[in-house]
Amino acid sequence: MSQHPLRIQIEEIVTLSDAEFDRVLAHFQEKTFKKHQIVLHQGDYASFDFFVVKGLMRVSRVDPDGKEHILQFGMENWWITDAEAFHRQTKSTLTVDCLEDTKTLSLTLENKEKLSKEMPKMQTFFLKKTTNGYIALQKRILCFLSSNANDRYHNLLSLYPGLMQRVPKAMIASYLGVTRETLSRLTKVES
Amino acid sequence: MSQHPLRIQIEEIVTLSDAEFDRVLAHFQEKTFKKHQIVLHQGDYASFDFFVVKGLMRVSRVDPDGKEHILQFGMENWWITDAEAFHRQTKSTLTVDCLEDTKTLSLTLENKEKLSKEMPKMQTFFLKKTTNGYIALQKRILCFLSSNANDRYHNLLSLYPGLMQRVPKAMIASYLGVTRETLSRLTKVES
DNA sequence: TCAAATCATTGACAAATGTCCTGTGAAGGC
DNA sequence: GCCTTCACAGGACATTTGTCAATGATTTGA
Repeated sequence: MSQHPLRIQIEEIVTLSDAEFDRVLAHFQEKTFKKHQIVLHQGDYASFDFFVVKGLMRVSRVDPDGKEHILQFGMENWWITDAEAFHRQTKSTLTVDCLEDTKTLSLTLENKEKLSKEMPKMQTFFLKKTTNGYIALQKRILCFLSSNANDRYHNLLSLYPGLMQRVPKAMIASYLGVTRETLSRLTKVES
Repeated sequence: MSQHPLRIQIEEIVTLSDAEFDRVLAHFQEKTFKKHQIVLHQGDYASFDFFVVKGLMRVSRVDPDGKEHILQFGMENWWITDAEAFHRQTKSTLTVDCLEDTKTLSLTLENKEKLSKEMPKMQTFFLKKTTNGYIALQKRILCFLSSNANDRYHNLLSLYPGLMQRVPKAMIASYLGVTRETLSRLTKVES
């Protein structure tokens, strides 16, 4: 009997009874999106934090020169949104869209805070997840500080081996902060 | 009548009675350090998260080539530690040291969790602070993705105007991920 | 006070990366 | 099935950044 992926993730941090998990789940809305569908437009309010049940999303920004920068990918069991716009209820400076058909559980800020308040366990869960996210971002920054593009690429490879099969190399390059030409040269030298 | 800086910071997020704040404060230890003193050595366990009352600290790593990379500065009212080592109770991969004589309030992980558990307000505070930190790191990453060294420098200038007067330019360069020579050339073109 | 260490700047050159371009398959829409 | 787009590799050249070395100014400490 397989458990719900969200429950599995929560129970890595705190334990829940069946009734408690049902109560948690009631705060989410299921939303599905098509490949290429834009889920959050730059300039709109970020109404939801998305837990990816199935599929692949990304958060990106196009700068004034028209260049696209990918801040984050979100595969199964990842949380994804414009964190600033969501938590501060301001207009988004980022775009969230789908690289594959995607099924999500969506949480409003209101429901997140309600959950946190009514179930301290859930606040503990959110705190732990956010702390882990913070640590991951620190590592990515250290990678920018101390590694060249080649090392960053191999670091990404080992961190998310499945990603390469699911997204074009140009997007990997964008995530790494280099042009696709540069990435192409790096992967060439390998052989 | 001036309030305690920690209380001011907490009360930006949740309100506390005098008794509650006293109870919070009892979980901290006051620690002072001399300029150049190393507070956390690479390889040691990160016993504390430091709230900087007065002074200036930094978190850095020296890579295998001997190059030093600065992950974070910590001025007054900042929290600073090796987040991963602290929260996972593992050996630190980073160094924390003081750029000035520094007075801190130090919190162990045990006390942090105790506070979070016994005072839900404090967990709310920690969650909000961590979320804000997460957002700040995302912005720094976007800066690496979309800005050249010059723009990153000016972004840092506007973000922390006081920092330039307190730390040598070589450290600013290290924080920005460029060599001091490069930074020197960038600031030269200004005039 | 003087010597040593630190800090910033600059030049010459090398290496890494960006930009612009072409060509070639493969994948997707009608 | 055909046509358009997309994905990727690669070349030629420009720009940015790193590396190494030298210099002078400032600060630090005995």
